Amino acid sequence: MGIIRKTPSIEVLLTEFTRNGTAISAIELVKRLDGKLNKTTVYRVLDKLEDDGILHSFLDKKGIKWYAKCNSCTHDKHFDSHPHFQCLNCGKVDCVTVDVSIPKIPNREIVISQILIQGTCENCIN
Amino acid sequence: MGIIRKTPSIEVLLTEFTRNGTAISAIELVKRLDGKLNKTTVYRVLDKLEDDGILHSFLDKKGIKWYAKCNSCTHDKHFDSHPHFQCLNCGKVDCVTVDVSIPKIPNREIVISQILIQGTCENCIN
DNA sequence: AAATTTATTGCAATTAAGTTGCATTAACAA
DNA sequence: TTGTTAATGCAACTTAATTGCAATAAATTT
Ligand SMILES: [Mn+2]
Ligand SMILES: [Mn+2]
Ligand SMILES: [Zn+2]
Ligand SMILES: [Zn+2]
Repeated sequence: MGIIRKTPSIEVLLTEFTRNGTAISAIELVKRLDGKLNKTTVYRVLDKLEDDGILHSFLDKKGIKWYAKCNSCTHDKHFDSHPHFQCLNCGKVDCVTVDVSIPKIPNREIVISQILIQGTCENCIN
Repeated sequence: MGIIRKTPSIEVLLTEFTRNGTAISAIELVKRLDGKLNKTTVYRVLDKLEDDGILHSFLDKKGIKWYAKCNSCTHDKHFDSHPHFQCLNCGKVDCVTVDVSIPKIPNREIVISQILIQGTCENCIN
């Protein structure tokens, strides 16, 4: 079940994502909004925004949950299946638009695949 | 630091991996060896076996840690970078030998990439 | 505008995978 | 056989995330 009522919490969280385009981890948002929004609220609103196709989520190498804006998803058509890039130096994570083709595997039906690329980001490369 | 002394714990854990070729999650091993090996021991031995290039690890979609036998890794040359396939029906996870090429990303240096493919496995496809 | 409904929130407690500290045990070299 | 210290078991801890529940507040109805 997604969002039904427009509340300040939703506004506050969405603002964080429009500020800049990079992904933000759930814990980071909890810290960043401490005193403003309760931890539970943060997790619950993020979950609903994902349900509605406004955000998409993924786990980084440590199993930490990250969220980022969807491009053109809806509740029915939730299709943000692209790689994510995490900088090993500064920790920044963002969505990558490159297309990675997963070859067919014999006797297996592929439904979805997630790709986490790690390396040095554009700010840390020099 | 890897394994220094040959102990029954190491033997017991390695046996689980030689039984069949699929990956096994750490929690599954803790459960499976309950009463035989302590939880902490399981985690610690797995960690050491990975250090030595005997096992490699990765996280599934829920952030759960899985381990599988390495093919030809050593302590120095630890290079098991291949996709993993998790069945959405039965939960089984195994290593996949297909080669997925990650295209270069502008201004970013790729160090490593991990690919988790999800779908229906060869046992569950019918 | 007031009353009603119920989605949303905050708070405290809980869960669960994984880790740490420390005393005890045992591999193995001397 | 003895001494060194790696490995183990146990309890306590850590931490991201979840749950139950009472209080609050959107939004719909009267
Ligand atoms: Mn993304
Ligand atoms: Mn593997
Ligand atoms: Zn960076
Ligand atoms: Zn299966």
